[in-house]
Amino acid sequence: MKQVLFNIQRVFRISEDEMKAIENVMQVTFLKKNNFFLKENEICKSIGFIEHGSMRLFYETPEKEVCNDFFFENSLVGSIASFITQTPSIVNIAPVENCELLLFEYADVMALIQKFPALKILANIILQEQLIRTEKREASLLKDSPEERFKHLLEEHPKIFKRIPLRYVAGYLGITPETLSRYRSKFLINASTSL
Amino acid sequence: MKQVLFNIQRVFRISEDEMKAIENVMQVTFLKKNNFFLKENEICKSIGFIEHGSMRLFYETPEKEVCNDFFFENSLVGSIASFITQTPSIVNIAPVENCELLLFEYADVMALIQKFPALKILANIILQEQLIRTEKREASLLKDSPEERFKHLLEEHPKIFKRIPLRYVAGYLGITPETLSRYRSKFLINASTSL
DNA sequence: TCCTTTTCTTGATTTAAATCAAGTGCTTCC
DNA sequence: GGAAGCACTTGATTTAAATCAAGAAAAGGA
Repeated sequence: MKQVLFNIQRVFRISEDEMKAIENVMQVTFLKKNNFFLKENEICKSIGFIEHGSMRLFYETPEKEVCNDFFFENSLVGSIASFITQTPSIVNIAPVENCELLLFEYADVMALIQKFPALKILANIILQEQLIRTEKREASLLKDSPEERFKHLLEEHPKIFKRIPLRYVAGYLGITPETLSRYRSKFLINASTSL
Repeated sequence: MKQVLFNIQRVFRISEDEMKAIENVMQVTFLKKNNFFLKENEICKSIGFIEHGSMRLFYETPEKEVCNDFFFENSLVGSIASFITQTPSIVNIAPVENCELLLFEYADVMALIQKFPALKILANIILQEQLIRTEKREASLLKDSPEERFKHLLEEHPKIFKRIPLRYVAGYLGITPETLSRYRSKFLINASTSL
């Protein structure tokens, strides 16, 4: 059984019927590094569930890329804004590691939500978490110093440092790779420690 | 006729019935400075439409307040995250100027959306704009320097500088009031110019 | 109205991060 | 296996913003 179904069942105790309905519409895909899951100006037609691998969400600017978010196995990937509204995305999403994905198309998701109240609740929870997460992130960017953001990230998501190239992490923190490198040595981060 | 109805009609050409339905559920309120529209940990039970006045959305931290957003007449005010999910808010919202508000309670909004497809579309557009706005804001905080953010704000929302105390604007930009003051003089902002 | 409080401005100094620059170590792919 | 390119580190310098501090202006209250 795919991870996504296992997780949904564990939390929501969904019925056989609901499981089948989900299984019927999901598409298993593999996405390699150097490809895109979603490009700016494209509509996010499918939301993905990552079985294995990782992705990053980023913005392109004339001078640089700004990495804004990371996605790992066992979580959803996509631009919620573009997916919900089916309008062009302002963000790019691409794999950092090779990914195994389960794709759910917009129309299928809407149909599932219509049909199964439990999945409607699930969708609402996902939306809620997304909204609250972005609220918190915005607050952190405003009230925490770069060094504090680094420390929080290290506490809360140490795996990011293990699996994501530093330049992306630096972009996520809003600092240069050099500064991130210095934080790492300052806080004794190296291969022999917990990382 | 209240501004909110005028605006909805102008854009959506809604019917008499729809207008009446909206009018029936809305509550006119006045909110003065030093009160709260929404406090942290409270559920955002009503969404407001500002007829006159302005508000700010902010976070409390042990050391300081971080102002995150502003709302002016002719726009909706509230924590979309808390309202949609009816869960406790992580933000505070309070008037900056005395406000005249039209309040719409959660259950009423849901009923209107159920009943009138045009209002369902309107609600989706509001959600979309909110999601995209926060995406853009997040990107701006990461990729633009404080000075660039100041210049963008000045171009796009000059009224903020006319009506909002600088310390709140400074918080919104992620800088100290002193630095904002210096930007203002640097860019020749004073009472005799367009401000 | 005047007095108090708050808000804003301006200057001097400090500080944190960016930038510039060089070098090291890893991949990867001919 | 060796060359080439990429990712990361480290150091020196510059730069932008914070902080500290004092004073001016504006707002609010008695």
